[in-house]
Amino acid sequence: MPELPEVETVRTVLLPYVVGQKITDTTISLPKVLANISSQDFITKTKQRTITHFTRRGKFLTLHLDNAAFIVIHFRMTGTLTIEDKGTALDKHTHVILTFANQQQLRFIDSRGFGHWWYFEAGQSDTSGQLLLGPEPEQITFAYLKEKLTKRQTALKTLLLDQHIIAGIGNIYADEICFRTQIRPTRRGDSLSDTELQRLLDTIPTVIQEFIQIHRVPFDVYHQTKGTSYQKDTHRAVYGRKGQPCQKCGHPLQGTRIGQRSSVFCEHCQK
DNA sequence: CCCTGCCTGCTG
DNA sequence: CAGCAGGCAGGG
Repeated sequence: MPELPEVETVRTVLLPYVVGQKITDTTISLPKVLANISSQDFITKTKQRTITHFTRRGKFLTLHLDNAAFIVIHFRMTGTLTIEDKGTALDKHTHVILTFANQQQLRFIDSRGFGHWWYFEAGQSDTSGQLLLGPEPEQITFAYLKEKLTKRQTALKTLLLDQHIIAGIGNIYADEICFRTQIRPTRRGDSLSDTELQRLLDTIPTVIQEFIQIHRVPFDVYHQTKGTSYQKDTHRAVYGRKGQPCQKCGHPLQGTRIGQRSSVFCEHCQK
């Protein structure tokens, strides 16, 4: 569910409440969330550790601890993080709780339970998958896009969703990027012209940065909506607007499926 | 490459 | 009530 802009929102909003906090107690109520460690080991190893940094790579978040161990978090479809005072009612599907010395808690809530947490000791190799990610959207170059996209017969949308090519793009922003560049999401990578590649190069970081700004909210708004204020996003041009008029030409937006994912585009504007 | 499974909750 | 959901790993 959350893509790069939403994950970045979680990070920036919660950063001041997380960095510098010492973990005094850890609770795990859904052990399968922990991908590479038992609940008991995780509880033991996190106790008395202080969080020194909170970083993002693609859709992954990392809590860095003061002994150089680190915790990697991925939200998948429905995961989110909240900060709550200890003792306040738990939301349904609260699976992990880190209690801090200041009596606040970092809580992981995930209704579908697809999200994962990994724990790695200092120097241990990170097997979460984030080492295999492609560059962040703002790091891509024309040469890189040409190399990665134009050798492939696969649909552009599927390539945009491939985290090994570019990190952080999901189903919404893949559609938004295709609309903004006026390219059909079904177009094969090897059919893309240099002009279209240049449009993708310009548009991909722009769209991602735009939505990071759009989703940035004060802590109290984030808190009230459990970190899901972005769900009522009215700034999207195509995603979730099947059948509605295209903002450019008024033609009803077309819905289809590409690589098992729902997709929306304008058959008039996108070539 | 395509397909399934993982889950719960919301919408039509 | 079926169908679908913003993600990804694993298997064929």
